[in-house]
Amino acid sequence: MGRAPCCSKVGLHRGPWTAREDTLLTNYIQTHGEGHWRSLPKKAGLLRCGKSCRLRWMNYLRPDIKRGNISSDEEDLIIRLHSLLGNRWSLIAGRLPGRTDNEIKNYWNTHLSKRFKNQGTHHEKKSGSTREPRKRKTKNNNQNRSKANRERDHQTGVNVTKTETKIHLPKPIRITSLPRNNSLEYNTVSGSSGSHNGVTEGDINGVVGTGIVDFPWPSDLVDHQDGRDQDDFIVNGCDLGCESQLLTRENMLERLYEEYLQLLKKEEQVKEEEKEKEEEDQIQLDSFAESLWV
DNA sequence: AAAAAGCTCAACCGCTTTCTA
DNA sequence: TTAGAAAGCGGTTGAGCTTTT
Repeated sequence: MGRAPCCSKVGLHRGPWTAREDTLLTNYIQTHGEGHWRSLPKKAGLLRCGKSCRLRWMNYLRPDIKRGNISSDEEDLIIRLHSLLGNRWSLIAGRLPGRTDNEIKNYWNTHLSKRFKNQGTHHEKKSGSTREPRKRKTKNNNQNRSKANRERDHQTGVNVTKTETKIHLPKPIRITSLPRNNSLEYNTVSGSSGSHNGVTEGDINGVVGTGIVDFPWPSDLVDHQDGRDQDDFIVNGCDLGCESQLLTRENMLERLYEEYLQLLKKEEQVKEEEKEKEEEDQIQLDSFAESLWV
C-alpha cells in the first residue's frame, strides 16, 4: 500500500504555526466543519499538509480543549486507564473530557512513566519513551515558540485558562465502520479505530463508558463472529438515543463521577477476590504441609 | 551570573486501519 | 479482490523554558 506523501511535499510549511495560519484554519473549520483534511489546506489557503492541519486543530485549536494542569483526579484516571489499556492514548483521552491524546501521552511520558518506573509497577510502559534523557542541543533557533503560542492564544481567543473546567459530551467511539466523509456528523474529536492489543472498544466502555457500568462488556451485546457489536451502534455519541445531547452539565459530571467510582469498586472487588483465593490456596497448602508433617 | 541539566509540549514521522473505486 | 487514498494513532524529536550547580 502506497504511503501518502505528506509534509515531505516541497513548498509546504512545517514547524510552528503562525497566528495567521491558526486563524485561517480556525475560520475554515468553523465554517465548513472538520474532516476532509487532505483537501482542507488548499481550500483554507494554507501551505500545510492535511495531517499537520488535523494535528494542529485536534491538539491546539479546538475550542473545547482544556489546557493547563492535570488534576489529581484526572491523573488517577489516566493511571488506571493506562493500566487497563496501555499506551492507547486516544482511548484514554476519550475518557478525559477536553484532553488530547498528545497531552496525555506527554503527561504520561514526563510525569507518570518515571514515577512508575521507580516504583517498578506494571504501569511501566511496554516500549517507547523510556529513552535516556537527551543531551541538550544548542539553541540555533531564535523563535520563541511558547511565547508565540501564548500571543497567538490571546489573539485568536484560544482557551488557555488554567483552571476553567468545561463539560463535554464524551467522544464517540466508532464500533463499526462508518463512512469517513461523514465525520462531521459524529462530533469526532480524535476518534479511534478498531481494536488493538486485544482490547475492544466494548471493554473500554465497560469500564468507564457513559452509562455502561458492567465490566467486562456484556457478552450478549457483542457479536463475536466479527468482533463487532450487534447493532453497529455508536457508543457515547449519537446513538444510545442521542440522550447525551440532552444531558446537562451537572448530569455529565455526575455520570463521569459515577463511572469513575464504579471502576474503582470493580477493581477493589477483583483485588478482594484475588486475596480470598490466595488465602484459600494458603490454607490448602498449610493443611497439605501439615499432613506431610504428621 | 553563567552554564549545564532537566522538563515540557507542539509538531513531525511512519505505520496501521479503513474506505472507496 | 485489490490497490491507492485518507484518516488516525503512537512513538519520537527538538526548541524553548525552568531549575540546579
